[in-house]
Amino acid sequence: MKVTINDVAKLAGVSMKTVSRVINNEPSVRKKTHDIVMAAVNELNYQPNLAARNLAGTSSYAIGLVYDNPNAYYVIDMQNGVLSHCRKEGYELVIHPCSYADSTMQEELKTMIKRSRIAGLVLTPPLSEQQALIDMLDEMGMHYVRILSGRGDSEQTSPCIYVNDYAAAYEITSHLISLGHRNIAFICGDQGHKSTTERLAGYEQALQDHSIKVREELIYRGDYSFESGVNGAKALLKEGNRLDISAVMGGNDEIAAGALFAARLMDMAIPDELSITGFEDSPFSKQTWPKLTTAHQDNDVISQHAARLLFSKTRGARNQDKEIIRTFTPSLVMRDSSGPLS
Amino acid sequence: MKVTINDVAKLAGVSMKTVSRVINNEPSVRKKTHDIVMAAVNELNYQPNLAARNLAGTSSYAIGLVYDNPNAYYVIDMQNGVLSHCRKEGYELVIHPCSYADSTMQEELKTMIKRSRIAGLVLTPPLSEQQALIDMLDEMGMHYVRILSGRGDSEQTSPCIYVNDYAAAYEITSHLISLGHRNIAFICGDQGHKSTTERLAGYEQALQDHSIKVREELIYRGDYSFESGVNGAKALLKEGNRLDISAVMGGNDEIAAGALFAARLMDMAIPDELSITGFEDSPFSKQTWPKLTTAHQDNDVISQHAARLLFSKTRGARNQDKEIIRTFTPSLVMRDSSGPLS
DNA sequence: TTCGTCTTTGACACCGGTATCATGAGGAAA
DNA sequence: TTTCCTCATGATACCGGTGTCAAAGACGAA
Repeated sequence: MKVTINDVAKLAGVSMKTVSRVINNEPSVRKKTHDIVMAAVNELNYQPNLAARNLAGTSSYAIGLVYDNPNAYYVIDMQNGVLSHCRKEGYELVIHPCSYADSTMQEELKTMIKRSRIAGLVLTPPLSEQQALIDMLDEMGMHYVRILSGRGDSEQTSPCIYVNDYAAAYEITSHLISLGHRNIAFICGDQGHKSTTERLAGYEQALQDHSIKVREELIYRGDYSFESGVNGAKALLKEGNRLDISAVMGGNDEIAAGALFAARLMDMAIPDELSITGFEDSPFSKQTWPKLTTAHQDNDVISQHAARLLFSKTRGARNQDKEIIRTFTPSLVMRDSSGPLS
Repeated sequence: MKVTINDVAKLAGVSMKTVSRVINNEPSVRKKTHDIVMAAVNELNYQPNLAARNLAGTSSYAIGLVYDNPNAYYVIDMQNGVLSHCRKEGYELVIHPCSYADSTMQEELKTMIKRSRIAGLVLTPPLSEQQALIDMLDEMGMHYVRILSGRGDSEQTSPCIYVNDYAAAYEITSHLISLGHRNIAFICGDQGHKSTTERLAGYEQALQDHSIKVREELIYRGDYSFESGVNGAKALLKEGNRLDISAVMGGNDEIAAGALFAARLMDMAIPDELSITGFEDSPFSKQTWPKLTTAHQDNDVISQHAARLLFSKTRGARNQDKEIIRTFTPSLVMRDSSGPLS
C-alpha cells in the first residue's frame, strides 16, 4: 500500500540514497541510473513522505503565508498564487491568519514556525510593515519575502515586492483631473498602513503637479471599510459644507462602494454629479452600480512572484540574488463611476 | 535553541516516553509526574515537532480542507473555522483548492493525502456531493466530514453537516408571498449542485403550500455568478414577456446582485417595482443598494463544527458517534430589497 | 600495467517523536 | 512475610527520509 524510498530502491536495484539523490535532483548521478530510478518511481507512483523529509533534512518543505487582511478576495488570491508554486516545488503551505494588533501575535507566529518547522514566510501588508516582527524574524534567522506598499527606491537588503500605490494613486488622480475635476476628495484607509500614506502621497503629488492646491478639508481619514466610505462621503458631501466636491477617491474599493452607497442616500447621480474611484480592482468593483473606476493590482502574479523569490532564497543560494526587489504598479481601470466634470 | 522531548525529559527527570504520555494526555500517568513534566514543558517552552509526530505516529496531525468555490468569503469562513479548531488541537491545516470538473482532481487529492499524510478531510460543496470522490476516500479508508446541502433526513453512515437550503428557500418564498407577491421568479445556480436543487425545491413547495402554481417560465437556470443574475433578470423581465413578475429570488447573493444590476439597467425601482432576494448573506449583501434580503448561513459555526466532528472521528472513537449528523438551517434576514407588492 | 584522481554509489548514523513490551514499584491477599 | 497483580515508567525498535563519509568504479597519465 504505502510506497517508501526503500521499495523504489529495491525495484531500481540501487541504494535508497541514490533514490534520494534522484528525487532531489542532486548532481553527480549518472544519467542511466537516474532514468532507471525515475522509471521505478513512476511505476510505483512513489510520493516522498513530507514528514520524513522535514524531520531528516536541514531545511523543511513548508512555507507560511502570514496575513491580517479582512479582504477575502485578496487573501484567496495570495493563497492561490503561493499555493500553485508550492505544488510545483513539492512544498506544503501553512496559512497563518492573525491580528497585527494582538499582543500575542508574535509569540503565536513563532510557535507556528517552530511547530511546523517553516522554511520561509510570505508576509503581506500590513504585517510586512511591522518592524518589530521583522526584527524577530531576522533574529530567528528566518527567510521571508515581504509584500509592501512602496516605490521600490529604498535600500532593502531583504527580498521585497513593492506595490507602487503612489504611482497608481497619482494615475487615478491625474485621470480625474484630466476629466476636469479640481475639487477632488480623498477617503483614506487605516492610518497605520503604509498603503494609506502612499496612496495619499500620490494623490497630493498629482494635484500639485497640476497646480491644484491640496486642501486638508477634502481628506477624510477612515479605515479600509465600506462603513468608512459611507461615513466619509456623508461628511464630505454634507450640504452646507460648500466644499464643491466633484470627485471622491476611495482608499480602496470597499470605501468607494461605501461612498457610492452614501451618494445614493443623498440622491446624487454617479458619475454625472459626482465621480467616485476605488483601488485594488476587487471583483465586486465590477458589480456595483455604476461599475467602479479603480486601479488593478495583479495579486495573482504578485503572490506567485513572492513564492518564487522565497524558494530561490530557501533552496540553493545559487540563484540571482540581484533581483531581490521588484516593483509592481497597479494600473488604471476606467469604468463607469468616473466621468467628465459637468 | 531547539527544544526536544529529550530536553524536557532530562529536566523533569523522567524518560522521554513519559513526557510523550503527558503531552498526549494519555491515562496512567501519576498526577505528580504529570505536573513535574508540564512544569518542564512550560519552562522550556517546548513545542512538539510536528514532522516527527507525523512520521512516528499512526495517525498524523494534519487535516485537509477541500473546496471548489469561487466565493472567497465562503472559503475564508471555512478556513478560519477549521483553523481555529486545528490550533486548539495542535493540528496543521492543509488547504486544497481544486476544480471538480478537472479529471485529474481525484488523483491530485490522493497525492496530497499521501504526501502530507492527512488524517482527515473536510469536504465542502460541491465536492462533498461527488460520489466518485467519496468512494475513493472510503476505499482509502480516509476519515472525512462532509458539508452538504440537504435536509438531514437521509441515512448517512458517514458524518455530515447539512445546510438546509430547502427550508431556507421555503422561508424566503413564504416571506415574499406574505408581502403579497404571487409571480415570483427564481434564478438558479449551477445545475450540478445539490444546493440548486434544494433551494428550488423549497421555493416550489412554498408556492404550492400557498396554492400558487409553479410556473416553469419563471425559473431561469444559470449558475452562481453575478453575470447569471444579470442575464437571468434580463431574460425574465424582458418587456413583452408579460410574465408579471413582481419578485425575483436569486440562487445566491451574487445572482441577486446581478439581478439588482439588471433591474437598474431597466430603470426599475427596488423594491417598489420589484423585490429581489439573495442567499447566503455574503458581506456584500449589506453593501448593495438597496441592501439585500437574504438567508444567513453561519459558515463560521458550520466549519468549526465540521472540524470538531472530524477530530472526534480521528482521535479516539470514544466520543458520541450518534451525533454524526447535524443540520443547520439558514435564517431569513430581511433588508431593503424586498417589499410589499405595490 | 599501475597509479592517482575524479565521479558515482552505498553504509550508516541521525532527525524527534510514537509503539511495544519489559521492568519496577506499590498494595492487597494469602 | 511472601506472592501475586496492577499501575506507572522506561528501554528500545522504528517511522522514512537526509547528511556524512568512505568505498567502489571509471578513466587518463605514467
